[in-house]
Amino acid sequence: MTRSGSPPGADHDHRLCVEAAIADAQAICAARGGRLTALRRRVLELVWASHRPVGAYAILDALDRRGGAGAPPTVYRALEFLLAHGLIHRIESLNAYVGCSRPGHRNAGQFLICSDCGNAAELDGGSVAAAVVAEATRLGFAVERQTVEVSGLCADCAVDPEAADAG
Amino acid sequence: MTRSGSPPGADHDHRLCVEAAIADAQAICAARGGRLTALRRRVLELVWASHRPVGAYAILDALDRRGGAGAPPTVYRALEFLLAHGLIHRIESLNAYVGCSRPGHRNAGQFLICSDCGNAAELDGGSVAAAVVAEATRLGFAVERQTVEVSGLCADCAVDPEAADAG
DNA sequence: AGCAATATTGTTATAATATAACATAACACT
DNA sequence: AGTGTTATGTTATATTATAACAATATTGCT
Repeated sequence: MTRSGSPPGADHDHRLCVEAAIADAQAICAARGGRLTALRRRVLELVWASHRPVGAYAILDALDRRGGAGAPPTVYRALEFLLAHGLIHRIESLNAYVGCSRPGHRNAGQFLICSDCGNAAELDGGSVAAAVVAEATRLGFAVERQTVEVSGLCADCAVDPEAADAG
Repeated sequence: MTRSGSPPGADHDHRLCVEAAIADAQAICAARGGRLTALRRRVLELVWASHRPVGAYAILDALDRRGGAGAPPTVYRALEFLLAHGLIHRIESLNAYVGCSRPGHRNAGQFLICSDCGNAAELDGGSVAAAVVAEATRLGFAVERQTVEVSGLCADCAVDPEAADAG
């Protein structure tokens, strides 16, 4: 299983997954002149700690435990930077944040969120985005941004409802 | 323009629109044994005061002005009831609530939200919902609930960016 | 290196959204 | 009228997010 598509199964090496995300982030920031500071990088790592969306205050707590930062703005500013550079997504329906599995790919931010294990899988989005644009255009609506968040049961949890903690 | 589809234009009689929504709500509650109390009805009217999503605290303020209610739980409980009976939708990306334009139609809650006038138009949703289910199924994901919120410029505002206050 | 300009982070306070927990009131059915 | 259920009132607090300003670090220039 790669970093995109359905949530990771047992064959998923999450350490590699995070390393790849950080490497991507460094490359993207370098290319765009953004500064992936130590703080921002730590926040990115914490967002990538799992494939489950994570709340800003959970990140704050984790930073604290690492002797990190002090107050909410610290985290929110880092999240703002990461969002602006397309390195993470905000899951509106959860008030939480998740790593972008294909940064730089101008994907629309479409997610399958498992109500059992909590993992959020990012869709590649072609057909859904096209359907949205088609409907909107029919009504004279010019699409700027799409938020597609689908909740349900992921393949792993449909098979084994106990396995609620993978990656 | 009817109650569904694109946001209302100049030919839109919003008083009729609200009356129809209330009538629908009464019928639905009667059919399902839900009690559309005075408070819930006032909250529903306030949500329907425009086609723009409205925040819980804005509703609370409006109730207060009418000599209405006291505290947040009053409003949140009414909203919870209205959501449960499919009479309103929650717009996740705005933390706000909007009237359901086709209650009882098991629509998926898909919205075109104008970033200029703020109106939210509910899509009928067939093709978008189908695309979502198709993508999800391909990945073994069983869809329970969809959240589709598209922001952009509605037809009215694309023509006349000044008309930011219709209905 | 020294300095100015800019960007980042720290800090304090507070806004905005939402819920828990328990008390009181209204309703519906016998 | 009595009783169980549902709805509302009330107080307190949790959760998520931002404003405003101070301090520090980084960059680019000379």
